[in-house]
Amino acid sequence: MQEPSTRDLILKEAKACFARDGFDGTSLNDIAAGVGIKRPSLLHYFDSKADIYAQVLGAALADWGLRINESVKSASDSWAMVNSVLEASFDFFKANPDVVRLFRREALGAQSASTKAPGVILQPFFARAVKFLEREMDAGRFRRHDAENLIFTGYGALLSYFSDNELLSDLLGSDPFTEDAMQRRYSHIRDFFLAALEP
Amino acid sequence: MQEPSTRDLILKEAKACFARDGFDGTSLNDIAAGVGIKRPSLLHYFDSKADIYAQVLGAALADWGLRINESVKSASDSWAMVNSVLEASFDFFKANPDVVRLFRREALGAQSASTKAPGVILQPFFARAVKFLEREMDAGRFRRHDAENLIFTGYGALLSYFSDNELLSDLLGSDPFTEDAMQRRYSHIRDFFLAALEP
DNA sequence: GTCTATAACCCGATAGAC
DNA sequence: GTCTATCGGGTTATAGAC
Repeated sequence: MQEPSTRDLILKEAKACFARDGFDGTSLNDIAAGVGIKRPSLLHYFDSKADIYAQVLGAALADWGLRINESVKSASDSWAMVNSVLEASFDFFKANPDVVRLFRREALGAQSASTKAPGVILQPFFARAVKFLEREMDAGRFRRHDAENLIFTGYGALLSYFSDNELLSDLLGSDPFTEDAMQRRYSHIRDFFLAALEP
Repeated sequence: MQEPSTRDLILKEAKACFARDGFDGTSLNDIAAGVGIKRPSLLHYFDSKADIYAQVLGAALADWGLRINESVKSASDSWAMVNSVLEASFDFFKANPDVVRLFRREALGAQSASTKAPGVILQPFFARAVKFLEREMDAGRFRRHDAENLIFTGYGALLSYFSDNELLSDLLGSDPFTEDAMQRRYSHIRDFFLAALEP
């Protein structure tokens, strides 16, 4: 059992803070206090607050990309592909709700100015998904839809449940993050999209 | 033609700033500069920055609520109801993208601490929609779904297109806010949800 | 590697003149 | 109703001791 390095502890605490309070809402004091060190020590490991943020966001995007590439490789046919990517994404978001909130804050407006836009990093994944869907629709295996808009709809439906959980909690009057609620959510999304794709 | 009061000009500029930069990201200087007055003059009209924010958010929610109530009243049957509420929401979000971004920032985490949670205000609308859908499903006019999750999916699909427009722009390589792109988006959402509800 | 101390800055809010 | 001036507090970042 490796004990985590101070650098890793900083990144972990920073992810939680940025997700909860946003870039402007978290101070280096907050992160340092969470790790148990003093503020100047943070800047021994990183150049600036913006640097910490860039590392956190970059690692999160890379993690998601790895999972998706794995799930794509494991799919045996067209329907398994849709199932596999949906499930891999859902499971990743469920296990990393901080990443979802972090990402959506970024999508709402660049938090740290000098960060590469996530859209640029995700563009190859998007292009590949559009290509896949259009090929399957051309072959008649999936019902015809606007492929780009179909992905946007899936994007919004998947991420919003995890990012806006306080709002959903107030609407429901109960916790949307229980194992049971999660299971119902996933079943709904899977059934909804598979039904829409049936020819 | 009434010339707008300074108070209204402040609220208008504040809405744009809060939507673009978030609560923490906008300073009273930013708002004052946009209006063309000095910072202390803002606090002649409002008690505090948090007060300005609360007024902006409250007015935005009230505007949306009015539109929805109108569209509900105008619907003649079950299918017209779904169509009417979807279209009224889409048109409102299209005309007020600032409100969408403002709202989603709030959903991501309370921006100003002492603001009433939007979920509490929206809960009656949500409860009414759940009741309507379940009645229609029980009567066999709509296909059976988990009503709560169906609304969440619609919520995410509708709002994400407007709130995350920079991300979508990078993914598409083109502007998602052109009249043509908007028309395609609305058609997709309408067809997608109507198809899902067909018995 | 971690600390103390400090520099330089911007913020929200208040007091009081006009 | 709008202004100038100011207070008190928090921010990132740096310099340098240990």
